[in-house]
Amino acid sequence: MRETDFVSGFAKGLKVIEAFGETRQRLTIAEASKLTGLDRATVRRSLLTLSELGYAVYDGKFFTLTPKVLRLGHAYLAATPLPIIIQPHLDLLSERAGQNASASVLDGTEVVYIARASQRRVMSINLTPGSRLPAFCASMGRVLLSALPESEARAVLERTDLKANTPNTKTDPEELMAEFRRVRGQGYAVIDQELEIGLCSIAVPVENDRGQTVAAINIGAPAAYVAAAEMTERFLPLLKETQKALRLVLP
Amino acid sequence: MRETDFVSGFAKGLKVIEAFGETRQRLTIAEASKLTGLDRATVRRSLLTLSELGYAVYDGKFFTLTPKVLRLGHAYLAATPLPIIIQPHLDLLSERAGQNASASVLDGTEVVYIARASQRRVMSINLTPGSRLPAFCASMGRVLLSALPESEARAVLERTDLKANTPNTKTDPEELMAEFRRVRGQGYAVIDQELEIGLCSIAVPVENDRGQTVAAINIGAPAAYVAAAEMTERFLPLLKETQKALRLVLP
DNA sequence: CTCATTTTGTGCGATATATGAACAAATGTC
DNA sequence: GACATTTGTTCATATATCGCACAAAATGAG
Repeated sequence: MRETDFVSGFAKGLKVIEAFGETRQRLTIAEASKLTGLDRATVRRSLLTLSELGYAVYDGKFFTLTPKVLRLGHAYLAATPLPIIIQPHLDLLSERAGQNASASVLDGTEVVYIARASQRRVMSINLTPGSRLPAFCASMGRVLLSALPESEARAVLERTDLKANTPNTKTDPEELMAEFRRVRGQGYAVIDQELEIGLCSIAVPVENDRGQTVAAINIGAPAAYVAAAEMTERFLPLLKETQKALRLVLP
Repeated sequence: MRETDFVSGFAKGLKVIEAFGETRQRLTIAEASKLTGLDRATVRRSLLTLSELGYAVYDGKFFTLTPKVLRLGHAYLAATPLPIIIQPHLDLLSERAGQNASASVLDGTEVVYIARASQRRVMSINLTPGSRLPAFCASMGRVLLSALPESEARAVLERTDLKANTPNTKTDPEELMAEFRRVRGQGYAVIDQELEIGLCSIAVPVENDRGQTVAAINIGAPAAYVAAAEMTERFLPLLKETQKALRLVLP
């Protein structure tokens, strides 16, 4: 791509929008400038543009994003059939399991939730479409990484900050690679409180009719309610059934 | 605002992102150009910028958004405490009602879903955070419009395309204004298949401790399962309870 | 209240972008 | 397979943006 095929004003504006997610809902020009590393004058123009378009409001001191920015993310959810096709299956799965069910795809080193059906409140984590978790220690992340060629999975791990969220978190790259091979072989991944103490989950890949993994679905349950060892017998059949139904309807 | 305080390259890029939501997941440069009304060369530069930043991928023919664009919408969801505070209450409400519960805010003439808890699949509508419905014929929309000064509510109606979704849809502005007054008086809104045949819903405002309406929550149920007349006695107490709990925790 | 510090707003030259036409490549039609 | 159409890309140049430096305003400490 040539230098002149890049619209830096657009790129800078997107960076400004993302600056809001990292901290508070209200940002001053100077704060946004610090967060993005962009010049104050540039940030100011971007924020005024957002206000002019209705994506933000300005009270003379603070800028605040409006719900209109959801249109941007929703452009993906609405344009991609995946979340829309998966949602009803997820609702049914969640109802039958009596636990929360979610679907996600891989974006770099993270899993991104694209749909969720809730039965009971999750632990401390609040997950909505668009939420992100590190892939290496999430059940759906394990499944999605297992679907990659080994070299790519290893490359993702190398780019990941492998910090332990709980004493259970596996952080050794070789141990994780071995885990990916096991997951690939058995067709599912179980996480026993590696992300958060008290939370277990089990995930399977969602494949299209050509056998390509396009997403992952999971069921999460409190460890106090379902021990990790029971996850497989209680939920794997339900997950497999959903997986099978999806294989027939996905393009 | 001065002319030079507007970054048109940024505004055009945002328009390009939104073009995806309206149609398909894959757009060619020419298609995006038609949808946005922007010059092909300009659209191409925006799309190449998106690809360079990882918000889109280009296969030489089609551009496709990646899950990374969810970060943009998520900047709002993550930065705004509202969805995060409401979600657990919604989960509980949905579980106790045995029906779907949702929360939304007003954006112009539309309600935007900011959270949802599902128990059973909805009718034909698939709603996720970021989904939009016309405010005038949705229960949460009625509640949110009722909270506005009459002149503003009327102004919104004037800007709205008041088309009937079903034979039940109220489309007369005066009838709607009268309905808003009734809703304001009784503190809740009931919709009987005005949005979709077979779907009833009831909504109440979510107020902060200063009495300002900051969102609305609702319960939707199939008309075959719960007649409109029963909605109030079955679900209003649960909604009121959630409303009361939220009033204490909202800033 | 005053001074120091921080934050916001503005003018300007250097630099980057948008535009529309022209061309090349691909696609569709008969 | 030849023609007509659509699409993608490039280019020159008029125009708009960027980031700096400075001015103005707000904030805060003493």
